[in-house]
Amino acid sequence: MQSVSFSDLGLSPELLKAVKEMGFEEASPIQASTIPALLSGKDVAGLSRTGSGKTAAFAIPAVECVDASLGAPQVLILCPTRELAVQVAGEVAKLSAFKRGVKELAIYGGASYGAQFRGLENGAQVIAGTPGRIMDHLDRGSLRLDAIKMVILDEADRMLDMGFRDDIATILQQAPPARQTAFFSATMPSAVEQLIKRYTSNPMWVRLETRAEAAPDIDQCYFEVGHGSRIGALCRVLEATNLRFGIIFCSTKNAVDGVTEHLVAEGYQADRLHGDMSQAMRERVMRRFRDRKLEFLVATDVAARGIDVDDIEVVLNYDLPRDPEDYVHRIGRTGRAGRSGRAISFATPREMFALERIFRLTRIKIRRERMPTPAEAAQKRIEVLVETARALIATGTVSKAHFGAKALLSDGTEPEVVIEALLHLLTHRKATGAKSSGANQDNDSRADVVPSGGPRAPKHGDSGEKPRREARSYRSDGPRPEWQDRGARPQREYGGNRERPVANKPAFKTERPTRAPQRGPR
DNA sequence: AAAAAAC
Repeated sequence: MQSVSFSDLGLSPELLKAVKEMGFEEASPIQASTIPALLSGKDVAGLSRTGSGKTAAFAIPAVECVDASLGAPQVLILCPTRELAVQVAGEVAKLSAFKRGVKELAIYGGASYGAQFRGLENGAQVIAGTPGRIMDHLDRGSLRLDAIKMVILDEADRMLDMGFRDDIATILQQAPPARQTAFFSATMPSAVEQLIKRYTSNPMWVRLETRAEAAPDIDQCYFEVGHGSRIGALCRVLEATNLRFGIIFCSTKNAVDGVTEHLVAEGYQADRLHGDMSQAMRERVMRRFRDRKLEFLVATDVAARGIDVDDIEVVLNYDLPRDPEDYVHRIGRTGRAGRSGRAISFATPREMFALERIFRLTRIKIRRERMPTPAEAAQKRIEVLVETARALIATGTVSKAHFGAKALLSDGTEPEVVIEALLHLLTHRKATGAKSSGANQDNDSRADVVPSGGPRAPKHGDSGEKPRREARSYRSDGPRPEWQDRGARPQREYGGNRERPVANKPAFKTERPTRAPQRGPR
């Protein structure tokens, strides 16, 4: 398809202005075909693997079709996760910035009813939400669908996976039959086809090439890891690659908690996202991630679909999803909007079958990479530090440290030795006594301390604590936290490199403290 | 198999 400008799509001046304001010039293929179809009143069935402008493809016609003089829900967008509903509502808000009187509202569980009641009473016309809470509002009578003109189901296959079939049916039955309906789905299992047959009439089919475009510009590789050495492998790769902004996917909530705590203890700005957290916390974390106050978001597959955060450098698969589709969704969080991205996976020998299935689905060879040795990782770290220091010097942002430099040099130590010592300190974060502060605290106060490159600032590193490194006691038989591979035994990691078993790292014990003799009264 | 989703 040749490039299509938004100005050729027949949009109103208000929408066109909003689109321009958002920085869009050319319509993506799915937008170029979906927008005119929806504007002309047709139903749409879209097969689209990942984001690639899909939200705008339905949100633009959604805003266009709203009668701003009528304060009743006119467009309903159903999403599989709460974060997605929030994100879609945000997109609608931007697109309707210049169309006066158009109000959007996100309706989803875990959030207070007050704002949702108010939004509905205020006459919001575009509703983005998750099925449960929408049903709830329908039951309460606070949401009525009789003025609905358009219903959009985003990630329809996922919604069926999650058992929303009956809810979808109930909701669609309450919307006027004359409405428009659009389905978007990453895959087209027969259940979704049935849904489309039943709830659309003569839809226009939009298919995005699933193979080639599955991963437009994502560099994909994997590391083979031994059972139980995932966390060590993850940390080493993070160290050796100088990645600054990414999502780390885990298949279980338990693993998400464990990985988050570990990374926080290592000094990373990391936080977690999964369904056992309060909705308020989920939203706070997402906001901090979007604002780049976090380096790494550790998440279950709740974040695998649709989440659109700008410029995510890397997606790390701490483990491989069992469903190869989920792999494609996960890595689709990076390399968005024409940018390049990276996907790094960790696979145990047992997971190689999953990798094979992913190969078959994507037809993309995922490169195998050798685990960097600790020495290589450390070397890389120093290189990054030196580069970062050069950048700091160039921008002249180091003045606050000046008195410290003077102090260190005042006793006549060679500058080189001083620098060496500082670099050593920085490459041994834990040596400065940084403690896990708990994965889930609100770390806003510290957020700006993170250097934009280089190592993480030790959290309590400036309080003159003495290095604790030598005092560490190593255990080889400690209990393994549940979030690591079950049944794993301490063993050499990474296919036989001579390295110390990661299981011996003391940080593991923060998960499940051993009952050591207590010092003093409790 | 796990995850997600109303109270």
